[in-house]
Amino acid sequence: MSFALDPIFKNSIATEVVEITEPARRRMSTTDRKRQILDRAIQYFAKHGIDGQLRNLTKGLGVTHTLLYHYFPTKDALIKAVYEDVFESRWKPEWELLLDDKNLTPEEKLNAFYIDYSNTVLTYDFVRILIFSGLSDHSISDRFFELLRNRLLPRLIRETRKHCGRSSRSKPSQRELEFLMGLHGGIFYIGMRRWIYGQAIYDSGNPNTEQEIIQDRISSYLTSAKTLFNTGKK
Amino acid sequence: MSFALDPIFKNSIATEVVEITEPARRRMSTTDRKRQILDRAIQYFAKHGIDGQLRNLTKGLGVTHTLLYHYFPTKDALIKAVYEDVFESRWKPEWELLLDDKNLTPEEKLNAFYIDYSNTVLTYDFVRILIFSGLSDHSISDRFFELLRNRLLPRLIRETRKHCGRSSRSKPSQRELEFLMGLHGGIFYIGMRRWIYGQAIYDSGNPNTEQEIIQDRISSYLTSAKTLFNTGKK
DNA sequence: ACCATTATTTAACTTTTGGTCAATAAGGGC
DNA sequence: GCCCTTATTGACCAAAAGTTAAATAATGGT
Repeated sequence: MSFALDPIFKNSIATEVVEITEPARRRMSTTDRKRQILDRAIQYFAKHGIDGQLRNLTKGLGVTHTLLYHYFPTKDALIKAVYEDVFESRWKPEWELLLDDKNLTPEEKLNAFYIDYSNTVLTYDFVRILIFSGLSDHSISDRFFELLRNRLLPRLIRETRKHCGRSSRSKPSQRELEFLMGLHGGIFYIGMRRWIYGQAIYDSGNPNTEQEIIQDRISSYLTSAKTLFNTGKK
Repeated sequence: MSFALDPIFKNSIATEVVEITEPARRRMSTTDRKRQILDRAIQYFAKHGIDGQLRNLTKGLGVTHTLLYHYFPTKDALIKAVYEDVFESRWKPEWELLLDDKNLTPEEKLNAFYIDYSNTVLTYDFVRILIFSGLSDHSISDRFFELLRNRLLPRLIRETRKHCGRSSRSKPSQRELEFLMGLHGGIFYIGMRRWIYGQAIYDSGNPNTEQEIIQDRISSYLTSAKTLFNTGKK
């Protein structure tokens, strides 16, 4: 009577020769499983958008979709958790410190910042989730832009002005901000091309090439800022 | 016995005091209705993404969702039609003529081109549908970038070189192309901010301001190209 | 004024999908 | 080695959403 199929055998029948190598790894610790699910969800939603189906999301995990509800009360809660996690994990407070560093020239700062920024932010997960969020409820994108607007842009403008030999007392003008956004958007567009449009740009992943590209643009930005914003003044 | 409710009255009951003013406008001509549905679908999918529901899409049309199937065999077919239409209607062959015009300076050409380009392409419908397409099947975005790559970029590089007093014989280098993409991406980013992230940038819709912004960037681009790509040569 | 055509609707079917719940069993503590 | 906790599953539900087919009724042509 004790002849019940053992779990592994049962599994291999149910899934029809798929993933035979899969170990019977049931009963993971709560925190581990939750983390695993969250990571998977980030990956999955980044690829398929938040309209992706839970059953498919868990399929790759070798777990039933109902297990999600043991860790997240609802799909929205899971999505929110994804947003939180992806958002939290990407914004680096060090960026502000870097831009405030007294020992670097404006150009050095901008170079260092944008290289690290692009390495951190211009990833598959982040770019796509940021845009999915923008397309739907703005929940992530709003928060990200708020940080950008309050923490980064003022510093970048300040450094730009410093490079031009101008004082930073006055409020940034629309024109200055927009000129900066030209640089910023151009850099973000690298991520768009790569992760949204699926274009293989230059030796994908060659950090040197990407670094040079960014440096070209920053150098151009700073030089032009001088002639654009110093005219007639000072 | 001939006491059946007339259509208008029946309708006003069914929809519960909603849209009472709606005329009984049944039986439109095939081409008109198809056009109307397509326009609506563009609007609707641009807003809600291609996962939007057909029942809601037709709601604004005062028509049952099943009517769609009289004009489009399946939802995918409708989406494909939307893609086609939005794509066809936006690409202007004149752009190539403009960039080939012998009577304009490179700077004049770039200015004129990017101003018209941004007015044509950086609209709610187009930007969002382009990105929805990019996020899913790439069907539009691939074709759009192909045109960009084959028709526009070579001309833009040629004009850039002309501005720098360089010959256009050699193939564009990666570095040149990427520098151009910085400009291009920065301009597309204007549309992203406006239609994806929902940011009100400057006096929204003030064409002068936007024109100035673009001109600043182009002027910067061209000037920097000189110093960036003429070094050591000539 | 009728009639044939066909645009449009109504009703229904099917599949998908988020969500529930009771049953099962893994694994740590004793 | 037993038991208790709880991670995990399987069966199921209900609503949503794509799709179909038959019925209805505008409209244009005669």
